[in-house]
Amino acid sequence: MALEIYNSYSRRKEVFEPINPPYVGMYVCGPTVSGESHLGHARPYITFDIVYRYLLHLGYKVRYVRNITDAGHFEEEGREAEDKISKKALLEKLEPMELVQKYTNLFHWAFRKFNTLDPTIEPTATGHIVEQIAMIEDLIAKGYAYEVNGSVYFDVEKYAKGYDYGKLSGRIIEDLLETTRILESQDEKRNKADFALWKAAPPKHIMRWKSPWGDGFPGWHIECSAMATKYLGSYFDIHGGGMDLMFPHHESEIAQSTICNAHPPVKYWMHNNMITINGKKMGKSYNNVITLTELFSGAHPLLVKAFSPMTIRFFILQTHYRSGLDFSNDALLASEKGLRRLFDAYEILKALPFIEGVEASDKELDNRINTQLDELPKYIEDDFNTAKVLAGLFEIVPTINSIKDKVIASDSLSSATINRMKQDFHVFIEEILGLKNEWAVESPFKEVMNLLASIRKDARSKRDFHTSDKIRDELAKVGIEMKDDKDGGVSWNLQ
RNA sequence: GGUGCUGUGGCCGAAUGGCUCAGGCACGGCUCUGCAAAAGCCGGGAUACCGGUUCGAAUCCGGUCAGCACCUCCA
Repeated sequence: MALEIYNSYSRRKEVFEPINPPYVGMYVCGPTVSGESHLGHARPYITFDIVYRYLLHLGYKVRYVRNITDAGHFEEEGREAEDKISKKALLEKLEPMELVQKYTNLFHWAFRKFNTLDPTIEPTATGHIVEQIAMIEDLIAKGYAYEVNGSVYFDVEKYAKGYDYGKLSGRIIEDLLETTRILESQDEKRNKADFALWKAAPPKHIMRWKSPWGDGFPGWHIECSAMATKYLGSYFDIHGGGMDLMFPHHESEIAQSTICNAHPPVKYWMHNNMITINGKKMGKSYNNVITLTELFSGAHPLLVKAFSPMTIRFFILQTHYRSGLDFSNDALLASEKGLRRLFDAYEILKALPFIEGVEASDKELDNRINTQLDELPKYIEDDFNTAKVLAGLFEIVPTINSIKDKVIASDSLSSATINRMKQDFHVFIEEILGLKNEWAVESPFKEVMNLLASIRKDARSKRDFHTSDKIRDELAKVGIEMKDDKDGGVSWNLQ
């Protein structure tokens, strides 16, 4: 059994073999912090959190680099080059760095709630201007970039003569170059397919840096190449991002790094699919964005209620990362209930008493559970099929509940199997899938609730239903549910 | 227009040639129960359409229809 990753570059699954075991270098394109993160952004960072977590689980020493894009990009062709961030800053009357800080903080806040692990390095574009300039100088020196009016462009046509520009994204270079002649006239670029490495800043542009070509700011693609090279070297294991970044962003990264480092930069390219809403990709240009703060609070016309970070994480993990995923209230509602069911069973499992030396009285069931547990690693190793992992866990849930309800004898399963279930559930639910119980409660609230449960239990045994129902009904009003268990006990949980 | 992807039950979604097509949610029946909730058991019902390859296809091939993504900032 070995981890297999779907490599977007070769378009097939490949066995994962690190370049320099036990080290693994992984670069993931991070957020542009010119605005608030939305539901769509949750997908890549949760997807690659799973990748990171699983690699750690396998014992690799992973350097996980995820950038913050805090310098602006360009607007569309034909318009004056403009820094998105400075434009918004004028509107909000904030310093550019103040704005960037605000959204960076918000991003961190949201993804802590999603329980994603922090990257080991989170470099900013503005903090690596020097490295980017150095890389551009190198590209010019090697003859693959040219300067025009203080801006520098990458010469795609020249690159394409010796290398396969377009392989990653399935582009045909002739098509890219052909459209050139039509639109070229007043453009600085030699070919439309060329992309900017450095842009001269117009006088009003707030974010600007000195460079050999005058004041300006870096192009978008160069930041990732420069930072990935700096922290992961000229050839590293995994590069991830949304599939909308394949072209031109990742294609251009490959071109830049290949020339500078004399080697293609990445062994395994991974791309997650999009989250859609009513079938359309969520994005600013579509005007269908639900931000994460709106999602968590329910404050959006499209939302019937607030959805918790774990519900969204679970929702995303129920689908394979390369499949499309469509948002709907019904789907989120279903995820919310499913997640609850999984955690209820997990809590029951954790609370099962461990008795040493029990032989399984139901060998068939015992074998079946072990077989099901054996499947879990196979699922995750199959290109991170979290949907199958969750399905596999759910298949064991009825057995756990049945043991609790004494529908199945407590000695049906051997001590070893019970132990293994506890261990595997912990590893898969918490360590690998990164799910956590949002309903967990702390002392002394927990003790108070246990006391109330005990009072209800006593009242019921005396058939004092007035008291017992009063406790249950009043608690229900404040969102706490009390349930009578089969064994005569009373349990409770937060709604 | 170019390139690529997708179309699975009421909803969300696994599974790419072969035991009955996972799992979650919803729904129906039953059990348990002071009532309730939960839980357990059982159940129905899907591979867009047409044709082909094959002993056998959701899965491979061709066509039709529908939808999406990228080609411009985009997770």
